Amino acid sequence: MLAIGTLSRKTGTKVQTIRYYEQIGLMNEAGRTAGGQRRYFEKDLDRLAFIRHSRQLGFSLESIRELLDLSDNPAQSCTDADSIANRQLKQVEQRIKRLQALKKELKRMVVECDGGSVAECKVLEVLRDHAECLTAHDEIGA
Amino acid sequence: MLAIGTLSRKTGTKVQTIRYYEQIGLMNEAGRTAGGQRRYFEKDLDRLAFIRHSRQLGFSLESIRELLDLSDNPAQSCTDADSIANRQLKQVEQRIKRLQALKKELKRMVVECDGGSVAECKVLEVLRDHAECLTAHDEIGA
DNA sequence: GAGATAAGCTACAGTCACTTTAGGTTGGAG
DNA sequence: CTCCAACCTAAAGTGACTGTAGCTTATCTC
Repeated sequence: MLAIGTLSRKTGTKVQTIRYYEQIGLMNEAGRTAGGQRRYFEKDLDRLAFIRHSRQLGFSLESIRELLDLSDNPAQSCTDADSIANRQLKQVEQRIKRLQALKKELKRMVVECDGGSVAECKVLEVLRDHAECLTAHDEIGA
Repeated sequence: MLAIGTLSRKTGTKVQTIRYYEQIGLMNEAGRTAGGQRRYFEKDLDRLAFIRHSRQLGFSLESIRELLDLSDNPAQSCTDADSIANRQLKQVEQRIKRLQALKKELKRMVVECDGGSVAECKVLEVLRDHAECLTAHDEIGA
């Protein structure tokens, strides 16, 4: 039986985050000691590791919920898991594209700044005047 | 004198977002009509455009606040603006790197999935077992 | 001038994925 | 038996908005 702090250490997840996952039903409700402290099995550790790894790959908690559901029914077809991963891949590729456009623009701003006064600062000038953009960016880049 | 909806249309910002910017002190408090509706000058439009463009380049509202302060004092040196932009550039480059690692991993997952049953699904397998990762990813990718 | 209605207003709740804070309780080691 | 690190709950805070409810105003047409 593992205490919550052990799960925390083994998965690099904050204790509060684990409790949060339980709260939103992503982790099963843990068993409790007489004193009310949570105790976990190895399978809970595995589940948490799955969640964290998926988060690190950028999956939303909702997607992870779907993946966990799939994972709990090993007999069915893998198509759904594949399409969730594909969706995620597309998203990541989109983000990379957007960020690369941003990078280009930021680089130009920085390079063109000659360290003079704010009045003739290229950085601020570019920000002031969208028309100066080399690239179209319409969505906020995260 | 421009109504809030005009600013909204001209900058592609939701009306609520403009009011939110006022609330957090990023936009100046607008003048009001007798009936209490906001009315703006051209300079407010410029300021909003600056904010939106900066957001599109991924700057946080806090960074934008700094940039606006700089912009309001044209005499001083441009070094600060430059360093804010540089900081932003570094962040963007970091994110791109992380996302490219994620992309690689997701791609591998998807490619290796042969559409069989969940039991032997590569996608789920990779998620389950972090040790299978080709790449180290430690921070959650946004 | 009356009526319609698009656009405006405030105030507050909701989103996502947590993190932080406050204040109290438990488990295990010495 | 005492100590204190680790646990507990509940609620609020974060960033950057977005959405909703229920009302008021500006403007246009007749």
